[in-house]
Amino acid sequence: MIRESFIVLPHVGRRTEAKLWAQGLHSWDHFMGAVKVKGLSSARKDAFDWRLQEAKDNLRKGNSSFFSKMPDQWRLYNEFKDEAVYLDIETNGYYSGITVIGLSDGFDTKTFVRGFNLDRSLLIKELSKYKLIITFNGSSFDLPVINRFFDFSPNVPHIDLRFVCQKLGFTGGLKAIEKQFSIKRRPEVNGLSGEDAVYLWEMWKSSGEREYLDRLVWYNEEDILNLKPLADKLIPAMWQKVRYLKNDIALPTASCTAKGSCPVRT
DNA sequence: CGTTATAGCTACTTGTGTAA
DNA sequence: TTACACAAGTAGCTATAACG
Repeated sequence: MIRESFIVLPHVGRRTEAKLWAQGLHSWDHFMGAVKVKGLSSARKDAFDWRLQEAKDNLRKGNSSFFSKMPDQWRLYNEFKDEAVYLDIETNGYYSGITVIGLSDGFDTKTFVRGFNLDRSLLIKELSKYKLIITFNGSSFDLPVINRFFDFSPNVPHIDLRFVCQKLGFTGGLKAIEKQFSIKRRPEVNGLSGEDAVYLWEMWKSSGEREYLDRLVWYNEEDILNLKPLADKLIPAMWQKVRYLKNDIALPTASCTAKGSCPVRT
């Protein structure tokens, strides 16, 4: 996917990229193998060749940071998904303070709780193990909040699934989108919202009853664990859309026909 | 409630190709 | 080499959505 993307080049957007594809230049190697490219001066072609070689080298070395400024970061998913971390935080109120940070590699979760192990250096150390960050609305919320309270902002690429969803026509927040994909939550936390997470923390602090904290951590875990199956569906669909102009996504049909409330296919 | 990406809009700027 | 027109990227605006 990334090796077929020309938006890594300066002054190349979706439109120019589509023109290159239409010329039969399907990948970086095709481009570099071409002697002359229609619409590009030879000076610019040389500069682009050089830049693509640089991108190839960084990819081979597994240096994801090289790509952290490029648009459409979701195109890095296939390349780095095995070294990706799913992240979600809970706070006291909007900007009052972080209570819980959950990290997941897609299988296991690591949870940081205020008063136990929520520590700047521990967090940085754990995050540094990964080459890609995946969130839902993390660019507007989770990452700025982490930066504000820990003065730390990761320099690896970040895929915000909120905007991938939006481009494919899925809106209404993570919980609503999970339903459209028939992704289930465990019963203990089903129906809970971010607002409830604030309440759970307050109850834990005032009562000291472990039950409240447990439910908060479970709620946080559901958020991060559900992001992976979502990403696995969304990213291939997104590639189909930009590369082949198809705008369709295979959704589970069982619950769809049963309820008669099929998700919107745009 | 604050923060931020995105879309849609309007200039402004940059790169290309043609022709003198 | 320079002048010009056209296409496309960039910057600057506003409005909207999603997070706990």
